[in-house]
Amino acid sequence: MIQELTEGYGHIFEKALINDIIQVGTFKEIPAGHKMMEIGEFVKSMPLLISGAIKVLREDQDGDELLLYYLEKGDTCSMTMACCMGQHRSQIRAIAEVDSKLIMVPIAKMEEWTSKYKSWRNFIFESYHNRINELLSTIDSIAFYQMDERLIQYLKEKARVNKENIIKNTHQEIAYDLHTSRVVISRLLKKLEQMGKIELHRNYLEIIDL
Amino acid sequence: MIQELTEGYGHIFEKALINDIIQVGTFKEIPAGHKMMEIGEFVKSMPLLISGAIKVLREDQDGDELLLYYLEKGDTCSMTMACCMGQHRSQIRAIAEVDSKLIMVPIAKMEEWTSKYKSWRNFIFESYHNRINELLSTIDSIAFYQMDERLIQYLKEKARVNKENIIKNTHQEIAYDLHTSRVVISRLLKKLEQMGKIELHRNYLEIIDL
DNA sequence: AGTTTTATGTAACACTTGTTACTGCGAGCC
DNA sequence: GGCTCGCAGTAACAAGTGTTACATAAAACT
Repeated sequence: MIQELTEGYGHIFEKALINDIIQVGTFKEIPAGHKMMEIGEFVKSMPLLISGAIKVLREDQDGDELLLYYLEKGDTCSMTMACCMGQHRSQIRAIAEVDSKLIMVPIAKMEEWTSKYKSWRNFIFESYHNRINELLSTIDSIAFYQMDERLIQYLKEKARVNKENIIKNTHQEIAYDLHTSRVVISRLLKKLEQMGKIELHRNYLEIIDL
Repeated sequence: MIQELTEGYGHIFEKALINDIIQVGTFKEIPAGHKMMEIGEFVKSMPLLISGAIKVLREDQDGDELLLYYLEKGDTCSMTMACCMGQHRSQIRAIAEVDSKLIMVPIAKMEEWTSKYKSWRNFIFESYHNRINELLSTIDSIAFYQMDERLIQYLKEKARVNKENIIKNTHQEIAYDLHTSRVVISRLLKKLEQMGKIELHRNYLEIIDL
């Protein structure tokens, strides 16, 4: 754990803080697809992401989903912080997008470190800031762009996060993330294929030049 | 200033912190319609809202707007914090919705108080939390609801913030906030009027029963 | 009062997206 | 092989929203 922690966070956290984290943190490996947090749950600990990616989703009353953003190496879940501090419930769902490694830190330490370590404070503030900016991007995407553009953005982002140009999802799964219907996605993907930007296959697609 | 500060924040801030704020803060009265922050600007101080309401907007490349949320009594601008700490530029525009009173605190103190006062830390975290939840509500609204529902939500929220059932805006202004066209708003408002939920007039409308 | 400006009402139409229905294809299973 | 099941392709249509155009009415101005 020491090595992974130092590698990912050594340049931003003070030595003493790193030691504290090692004392109380627990290392975890999460398989792709594993649900890490559900809407309405209370949270007891906070994740520091070492590698992999976590998909963060919002859901409406009917159970329809919408992808908000991905958490990656060096990120933490701001929702967790906000929830724990104020005894609120999670407003989001989190699912491992790929196999991921992370360190779980008990919430109790949060408050302590916030007063003790400047680097921790900065990390938390940066984290909030990043999450807010990602939510703003999500809003831009929904409010200002149409589905064809949103789909392209989605595929690019997904390829970036997964570090490969093959998107292993059915049209239905993509439709869930973008909160639209399978037919709409099939239609738009077909157009992209005809433009030579992607290649379609069963259960996956390949990005050629988006 | 002391009285206003104590009234609005006395129950959450420690005595010593209140005193610190009085030392370095400056009291300001902002007239309705005044632009308080522009996209791309750097920010030097942070507002503590005493009374009134601030409208927070997002803008796309074409200059099209979208209302994100309102800041009210007891709120602060999380963007400000995030921006100042990390030397980022504002991602949003802020305009006084009504005449408002606030205390401006120099950013330099932020960092200091965060380590010094637990109540300040909690305030900042609560503030981030609230803002994130408001962004999530905005996303819900855009992603999961159609324009007729969004319009109703908008009118209700506006009435609440303005503390009156008369909305003093043209259809065009409402259309800007919801990022749609004037014709669409006129159409939907007319329907609401026919349902007896509102009464339409030139330059304003009255909410009867939404 | 007459003119101009601005806000609103409304119709007609286009475009995007969502829905339904049906097709065929491919993979896995018996 | 024959069967089932899930995935993708496609057409036809419905609904919602955006656009253009024009008419009318209220307010503002001269």
